[in-house]
Amino acid sequence: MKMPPLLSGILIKRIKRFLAEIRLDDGEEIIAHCPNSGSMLGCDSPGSRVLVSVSERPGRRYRHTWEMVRVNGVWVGINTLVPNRLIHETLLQRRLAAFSDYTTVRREVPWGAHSRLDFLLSGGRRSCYIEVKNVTLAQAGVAYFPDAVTERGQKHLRDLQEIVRHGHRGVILFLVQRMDAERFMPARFIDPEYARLLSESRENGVEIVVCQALVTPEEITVVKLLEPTVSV
DNA sequence: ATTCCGTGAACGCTCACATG
DNA sequence: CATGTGAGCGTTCACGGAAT
Repeated sequence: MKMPPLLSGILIKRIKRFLAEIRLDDGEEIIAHCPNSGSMLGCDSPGSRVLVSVSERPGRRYRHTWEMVRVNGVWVGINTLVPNRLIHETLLQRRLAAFSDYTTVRREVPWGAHSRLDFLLSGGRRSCYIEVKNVTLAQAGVAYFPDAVTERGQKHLRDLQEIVRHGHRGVILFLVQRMDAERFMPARFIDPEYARLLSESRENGVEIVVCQALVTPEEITVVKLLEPTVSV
């Protein structure tokens, strides 16, 4: 996935959930939209080098969007809209072997009365529902999800188990937007219930796929799969 | 049949306020 | 005083109805 030209700056402070104060390299201080609703644990330290994109869309309150942060010698993609776009692109390119025999990809597909999953693949042997999660947290070579207790994420795992019970494929796909990790685990120290649900889900047939993306100022690309460690 | 536009849901944290 | 509930934060995207 190609990135638009990005501006470099230093993070002054994440002001609140959707906003960050940044000093661009030309000295201008801006407020940028922060397209990440998570806690961004380890990715929002004041003083970090960051990259922002610039939007010309009329009516937009803040022109700049925070896209990446430099952490531990690598770029980390923090825009939570990226995983959906990137995985969509990767699915269409048939670059993920587990999903290469489907003919149709639909996005934002309703499930039940109150849920929506990111992708539904059809045209293969079994319909396949995929829920994508963005992973920005990593410590000592291990990527972790979630970075905050997530009620909604827990619901998605229950939905996926139900989907499998109905005879479909149910997939939770974690996109790790940083290259300084070799493994993936649920963040039991943050959300033990999520960790429990993830291993229960796998026992009940939900597939866990972990993609790792090379994040550079020019592009974000899925480069490999990581082996998840789900059990205790 | 196609494009345009308004509406609403989603994201998850934080803070104000209400309830016990 | 402790705990719980709800609104609000900015943007994108899908959707449905209206206009072309």
